[in-house]
Amino acid sequence: MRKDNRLPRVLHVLIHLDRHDKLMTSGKIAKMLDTNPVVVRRIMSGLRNKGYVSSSKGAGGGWQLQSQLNEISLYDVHMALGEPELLSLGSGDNPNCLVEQSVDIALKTIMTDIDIILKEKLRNIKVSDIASDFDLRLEEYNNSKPMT
Amino acid sequence: MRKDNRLPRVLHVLIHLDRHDKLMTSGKIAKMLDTNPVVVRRIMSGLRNKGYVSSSKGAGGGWQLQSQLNEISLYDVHMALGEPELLSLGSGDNPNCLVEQSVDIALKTIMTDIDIILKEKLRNIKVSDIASDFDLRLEEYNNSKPMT
DNA sequence: ATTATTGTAACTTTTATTATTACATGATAA
DNA sequence: TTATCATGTAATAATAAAAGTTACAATAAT
Repeated sequence: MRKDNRLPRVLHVLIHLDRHDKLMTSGKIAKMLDTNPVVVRRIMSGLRNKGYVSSSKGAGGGWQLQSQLNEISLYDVHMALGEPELLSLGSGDNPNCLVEQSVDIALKTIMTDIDIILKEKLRNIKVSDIASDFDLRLEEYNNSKPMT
Repeated sequence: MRKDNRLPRVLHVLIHLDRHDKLMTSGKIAKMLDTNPVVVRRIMSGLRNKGYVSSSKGAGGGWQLQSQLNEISLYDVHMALGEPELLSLGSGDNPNCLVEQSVDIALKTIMTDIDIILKEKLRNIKVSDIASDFDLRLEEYNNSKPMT
């Protein structure tokens, strides 16, 4: 199945808006993500609706953070993206046959459990956690290239 | 994303072969699954390679079980299908930027954990468990339609 | 006014699954 | 042995969701 890349992309943007350019146009973000400005507006619109970011039109406009990164969990971002389905295991949905019913219930039970665990994990990670990890990496990177 | 329905379909077939028709042609299975005989052969071929079922050509041919359902876990079936990806959350895979690295690692860690838990769950369910659940449902169904 | 920028609709491309068509191969039976 | 039934498989089309593109309206700054 085709993988959904909206979550990683949006996280990238949020951290970038916090650590680097406080205001970025869709075009600039698009170049960073190697995509199209319209795609950027599309995936960012859900975050704007939730108030995590704002966008302004006209010259000098663009995207800005409106929340602290430690106030936004990966679950929040996931929900802002419209809660896209992250599991690609289907279950028949064909209640004709009793065999199918048993199969579907078994698989749906697994999938529901997994979905709960996944969302728990997403809730337990704040965007700021990832940003802190980035800070560490940046420090390591700078140490590996000493100026002397 | 489009969901993968091979696992539920194959489970349906295995239980049907055990509880009902010991030998079924691809055509008959296709009607049961509301699909095409070629699709049936395709999704069943992995199970044949693992020895869980056999297929025979010619008149009177078709598919037959070669294992006990309690010897086959959902994980076994999943592997026989070629271990299709059940998670549709991507992670950038673009190691250019340090921000991206942190995002990717965070998401990949989650996905790896989830994948392990999912496979554990699949391993803990035998096809016979689902067949037993079917037996219960069948009994309930029969009780709900008394003959008197 | 002109230019920069977002908002959005419409359309195309991509990618994985599923479905279909066509035909070769093998097995049974008349 | 020939007709028929069934699988095996390659090639191709349909489908669905995400991603990409184009076009243009709306709005804000200079």
